[in-house]
Amino acid sequence: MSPRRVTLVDVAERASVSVATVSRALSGDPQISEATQLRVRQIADNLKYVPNVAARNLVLQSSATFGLMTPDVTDPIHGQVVTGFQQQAAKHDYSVILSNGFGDVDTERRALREFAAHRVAAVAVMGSVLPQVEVKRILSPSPVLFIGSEHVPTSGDLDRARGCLRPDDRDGMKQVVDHLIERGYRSIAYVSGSAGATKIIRRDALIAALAERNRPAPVIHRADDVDAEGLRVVAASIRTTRPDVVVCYDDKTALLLMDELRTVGLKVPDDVGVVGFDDIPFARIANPRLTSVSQRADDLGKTSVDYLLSTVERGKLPVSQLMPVSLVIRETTPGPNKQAGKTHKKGKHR
Amino acid sequence: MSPRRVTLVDVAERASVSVATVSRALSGDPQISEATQLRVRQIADNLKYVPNVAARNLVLQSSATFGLMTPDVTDPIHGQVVTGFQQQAAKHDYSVILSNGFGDVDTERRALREFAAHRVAAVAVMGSVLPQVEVKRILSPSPVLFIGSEHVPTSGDLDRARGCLRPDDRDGMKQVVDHLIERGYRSIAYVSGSAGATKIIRRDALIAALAERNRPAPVIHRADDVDAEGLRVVAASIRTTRPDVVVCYDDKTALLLMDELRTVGLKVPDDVGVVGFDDIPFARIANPRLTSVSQRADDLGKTSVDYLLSTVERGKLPVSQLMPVSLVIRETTPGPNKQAGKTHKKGKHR
DNA sequence: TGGATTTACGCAAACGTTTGCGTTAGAGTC
DNA sequence: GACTCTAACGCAAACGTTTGCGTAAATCCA
Repeated sequence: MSPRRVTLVDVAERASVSVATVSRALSGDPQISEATQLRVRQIADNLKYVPNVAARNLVLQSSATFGLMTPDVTDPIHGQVVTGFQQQAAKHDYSVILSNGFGDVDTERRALREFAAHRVAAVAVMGSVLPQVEVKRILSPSPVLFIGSEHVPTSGDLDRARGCLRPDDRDGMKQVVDHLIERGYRSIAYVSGSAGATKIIRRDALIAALAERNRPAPVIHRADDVDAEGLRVVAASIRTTRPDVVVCYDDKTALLLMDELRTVGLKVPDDVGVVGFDDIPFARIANPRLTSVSQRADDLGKTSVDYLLSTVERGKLPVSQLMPVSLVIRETTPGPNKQAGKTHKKGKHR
Repeated sequence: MSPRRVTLVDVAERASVSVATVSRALSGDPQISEATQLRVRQIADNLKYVPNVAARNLVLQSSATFGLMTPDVTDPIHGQVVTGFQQQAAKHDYSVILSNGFGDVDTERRALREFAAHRVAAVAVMGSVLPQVEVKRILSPSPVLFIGSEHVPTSGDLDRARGCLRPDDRDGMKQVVDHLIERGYRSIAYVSGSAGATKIIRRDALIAALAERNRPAPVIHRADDVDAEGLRVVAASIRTTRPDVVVCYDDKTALLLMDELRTVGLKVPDDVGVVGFDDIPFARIANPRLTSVSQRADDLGKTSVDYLLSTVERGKLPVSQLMPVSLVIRETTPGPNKQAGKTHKKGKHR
């Protein structure tokens, strides 16, 4: 099956030079004459020579590869981060090896150990359920960057210092409450998601933002298992408590919730407003279109690579960074009690 | 920064044995006594030894790694495939290195070359815009599996033989037309997507299925740039031609189209029915919920690695395989002319 | 007890690169 | 023409594993 791969010595023989010369020629070393460089390149191309990264990494003691661990690429927001990450990495001739943690401790540990075995230059982890210290210990001495703010912080301000890149959730929530207040919403509910620390961070951000504006605290709904029963009971609960608007910890939750609200007979936005977080692609084509805070996830991925790059070069981690977010207002938050005169085709009773 | 990683010789010294013994002990070689195995493992753990895959791959001449190239993980359907692929690979202690092609020829070539450089055991590519022969040439002698049927076939029945795994689009379309006929739909339109060969395959499948039932051919709409203008003009065109139902080459297109139909004032499903393809997660929570043919994308990913596994073991590629699909009927295809008495709350005029 | 067999381990080669240093040949200087 | 200098290239070590083969000690059988 395999006719043996062609190596440097094959090229060397064919070109009647040493392997050292071939290696240097292919890497554009100026101490090799232009003429031989061209000739060697020619022959290498003809022979379809492909360098063996294993051998290279072995001698170089490093691997021009980044590790990226996400909870689940199926989630569009993670997919976007991955995409941005890969594109930027490729631009700098880095490979990326991707792993999903699935919110499972053992799976994550395995993934991280694999990164270590691959001697990756650096790794970015988002939404880990492992303590930061353990992640760092497994990966040591490779530098780690925590992105997306979903990691569980071991000490309060560890993420404040270095090695963290996350959207400015606090500012996002401020924009949300300002918008809601402006539109006249009063009673506000919050529904959190299943895994990660984001739900905590964003919940606290919402509470803080409301307090700052002297508004009452939101009613907190927990949906531990987002996909199945969780949101159904949340929807039922909302039908009885009837808040003006419910803000969700992310778009996926918001969309799922809207579906459940629909089945329990609640109309969005007439009966209750909804706001999401992340602005995934489907948010803008949902029906009604979902207002959400946009975090440019692909930018997050791209910036992560820049961060890692400067880390492996300079040797020390840059300070942590907050990514700007912006609220995009759509159809799910027109203001409360807009039953009358909204849609022309609809003749409402009461 | 780096205190030198611990290697086999470190463990060997500490345990007062040879590196060979350590290597064998860690791999559970029975020719090493139980006692030493335990002792070596202990010491390796204490020293936090992590094997260097580069060195291992170099001597083993292979890499317990699969390559997986997708057009874009942002697309949920691809994300699912990736997820299934990774899970199954991990189950067999294989790593996977992932690359996005983005429908760009050069990007794809780069990605494939990288796979070759990594000496991956095998690779699965989905939705490539490169001819199959070129893909195989770049990757040779590593075996290649084309999945998802989106590759451009160079000769008609190349994919019929070996190295191809795809959903049974033809059967899916049959189920679609049977369902549409049963529900009384008559005039049928088809809107194709932007890249890949799927749009062709599925379009032909639809035409064939209709012909088989002695129905007139569908009106074909092309939407070359799905995200932007394309679907807007398709929607406009649909408003004038007024087909009973429009089947889309995938869910993303369908959802996007529904949004555009909404902006041009067409009601789904009252004015026009819609059916999608792939059954992505958002299909079932769209408003109205989208009927679609489900292809168990995660299964596709899982089956792919089974396929690759048997390939690297047996040495020869198994025959191509068609994945079963099934139509899931939701709210977008209740049948034509159902304006009256559909939703209880809606008092329609006319 | 002598020889054969087994058990448990060590030696060293090999995998394909990269790179510091040594070497050769030609050009330049006086 | 002897010298230095530089340009262009080759030698060989090193990276960390795996594994075929060799070997010593222990065990076995008669």
